Amino acid sequence: MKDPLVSLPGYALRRAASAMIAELGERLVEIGLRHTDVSILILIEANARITASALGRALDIKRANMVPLVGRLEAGGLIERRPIDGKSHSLELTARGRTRLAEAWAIIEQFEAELLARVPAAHRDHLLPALNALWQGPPPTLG
Amino acid sequence: MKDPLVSLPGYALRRAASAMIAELGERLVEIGLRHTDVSILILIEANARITASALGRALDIKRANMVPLVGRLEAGGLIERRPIDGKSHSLELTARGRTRLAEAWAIIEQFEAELLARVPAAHRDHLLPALNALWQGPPPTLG
DNA sequence: ACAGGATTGCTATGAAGCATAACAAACGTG
DNA sequence: CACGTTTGTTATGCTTCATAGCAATCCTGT
Repeated sequence: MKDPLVSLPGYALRRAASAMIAELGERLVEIGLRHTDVSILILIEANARITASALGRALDIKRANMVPLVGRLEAGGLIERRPIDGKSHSLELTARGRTRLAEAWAIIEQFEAELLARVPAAHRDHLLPALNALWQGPPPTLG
Repeated sequence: MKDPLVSLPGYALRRAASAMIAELGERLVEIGLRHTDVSILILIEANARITASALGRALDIKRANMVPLVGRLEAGGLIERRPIDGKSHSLELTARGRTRLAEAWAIIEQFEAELLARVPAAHRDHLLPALNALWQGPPPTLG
């Protein structure tokens, strides 16, 4: 079948991402987490006393949508919420959360290694900087 | 804020893809299409008399989910269904569909060019082959 | 020719991600 | 201390994607 789509970087980006997310999801389901959960746990570990709102900003997830995500992690005993002041809560990993995150890291590192291994060596080192330029780069109006 | 995520290719892939899809969506909404619609129209144009099931296989969209997609394109007068045999239908662009697709192509080409322009020149040519290797590459069990 | 398995198109349904609007409570600043 | 902002939250809807099941039709091997 003729497929003009494969020469479009945008289409390749979408297919690669959705295939990757699906496969990562399969692996993470074995420790009862979703990829979004893991990104939240990682950011909490790296930033003690962060709030849900700040997490949402970093992950590009709306405040409203953080509620069920944080709620589920708390219900699972992986994180804890402590009041910072009368309004905000700080999120911190519990001992259980730290253990679970270590398991997640093992899966993630294995997964990322396999991901890179699929890319021909000649292109491999260009992938991360190219991808980061796509979403972290200067706003389109500057170009 | 410390962000260990940005050094993970998988995370960068996800963020880049979702930012890209959102932006493309904004542009396509002006001609009343979604990115999935466009990919369907493109494949129909390139493959006369293709069926919805075959389209689904090419685009990695389940048969069941093709129904509303094809239905909406047909309702909008962009494609036509003709019975091939008692079971299958061939999809073809209408004149209106061809016109709309031409508009879509103009948007897509502009968009893809801007996408690539955001990637530093040193990495630019590596992006498409690297991405295609990620999802078209050999099955993981072979490695 | 025909039986069995595969394919097609479809309905129904649920999970997940993401968006908006609205709200009360609390914060921070001029 | 009043006003604009921020936080956490509820409610809601849309889109994407997955599964299960079904009837009709097809293709293939015998």
